Amino acid sequence: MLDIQALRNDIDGVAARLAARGFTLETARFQELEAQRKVIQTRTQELQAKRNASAKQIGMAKAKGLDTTDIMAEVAQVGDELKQLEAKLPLVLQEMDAFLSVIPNTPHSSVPVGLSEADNVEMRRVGVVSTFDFEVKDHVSLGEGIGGLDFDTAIKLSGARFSLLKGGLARLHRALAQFMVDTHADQHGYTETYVPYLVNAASMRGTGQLPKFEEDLFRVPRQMGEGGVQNFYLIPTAEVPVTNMVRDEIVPLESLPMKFVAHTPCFRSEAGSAGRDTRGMIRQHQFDKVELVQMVHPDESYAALEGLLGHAEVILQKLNLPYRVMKLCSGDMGFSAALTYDIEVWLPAQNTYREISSCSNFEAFQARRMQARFRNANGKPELLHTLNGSALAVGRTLVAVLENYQQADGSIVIPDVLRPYMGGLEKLIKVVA
RNA sequence: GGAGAGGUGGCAGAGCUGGUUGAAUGUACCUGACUCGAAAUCAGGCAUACGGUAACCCCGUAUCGGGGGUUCGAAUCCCCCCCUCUCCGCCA
Repeated sequence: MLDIQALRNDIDGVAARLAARGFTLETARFQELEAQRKVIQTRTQELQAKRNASAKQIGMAKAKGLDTTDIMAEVAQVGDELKQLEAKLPLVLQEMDAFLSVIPNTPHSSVPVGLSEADNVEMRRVGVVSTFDFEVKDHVSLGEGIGGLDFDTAIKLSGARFSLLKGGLARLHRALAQFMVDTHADQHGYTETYVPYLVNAASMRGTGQLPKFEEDLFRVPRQMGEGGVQNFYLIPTAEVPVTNMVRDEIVPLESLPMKFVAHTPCFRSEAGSAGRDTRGMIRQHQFDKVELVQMVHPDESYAALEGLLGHAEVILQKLNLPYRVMKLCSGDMGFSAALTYDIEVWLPAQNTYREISSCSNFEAFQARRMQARFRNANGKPELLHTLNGSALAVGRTLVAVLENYQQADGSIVIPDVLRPYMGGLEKLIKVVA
């Protein structure tokens, strides 16, 4: 949610910044709504004030045993108009809210202007891309080759875009997640959290998934009393439950920065991506992710973003996986972000870099929706800045390990840092299950 | 799932036979006085959002779990929902 004050003060400036990301702000519509709102709201409050004053007078008069018919008659006149306005006001406010809640965040001034992925800017490449003296296989062949990856059964159980891991591969997947969480908790100062995987609509609204992106979510309706239905949503990322911990809170200044790490499954219906990445486990309805979330003082958020990005990079460095860091252009950023870095890992079989992490600063965009605040040095409530990043997507990291650590015989060498999590195992080879 | 109790300001806790109550009182916290300093004591302050405004002054509106209703007026009355606690049942 943008600051409505910014729209009132400089709507053309805001519109120009949004245009950079391909969003057309309907300025006339805003001004029309704002004009309506102002008339109705001020008049309503005026009448309410009048009514309240009269009611108070009636109260006092009755206490003294005086006659109140005159004042009662006076209030009756206010009644009709007020009733109409009180019915109309919430409708106008709702319209305004609906208008505001589908406007994306304005990009930070350093964000390169562009329309698509192609305009993203490469910041750096880290690690050495290995050369193989044999024909590389992709993760599907490798996984199926060692007998640990079973899409056929996953399809039987659930359908397309699910995967089933077994044996050493399942353990490697778990090892990756644990290694990531341990690293962030023990070395980067994040507090480990375990969070709900089903959240309510208010939480989804807080981080920006609702109302605009409902089709990307799995909704779980639950029958409540008297025919009412309460919707739960499966989290598309741990960002949702973790960030919403501070929804409707005013946290003390000393508690900043707040840093959390969570390992959760993520559920995405991938409604708009039919036909993309259909082979393998790159794009799934369910995948695990280790997520970093920070709530920080507004002055610190960009420094915090660099820090958070670095924490994600550490994982790739420790795994010795080659990657590059991309700064997303205005047209490729997510709805709520002001600035986003993607980390892309090298996948030999695709002969390209693929996204494995996305680290964003949302500034106050999410905090404003959530009313997530801290008490500043003057003792006044002020909106927090929120950030998050994947560190990393576990499934895609597994893919990267398989492909980058493959051997000529189809076996997979286990990265050094993961061996303690694998009972000391050094290599995954074919096992008859 | 059954039975009962309850949800009020940072916390505790009144009010709930409708009326000058955004809300007593206590406590925590902040400021000042006293003190060499502290404690104790005394005085004062201390919710949030939105609107009027550019404004952290000022004025107004809303908010006593959420929504709806009755009324000139609702924390207080009525209806629906949610949540918490206790006991029983069931259960990983």
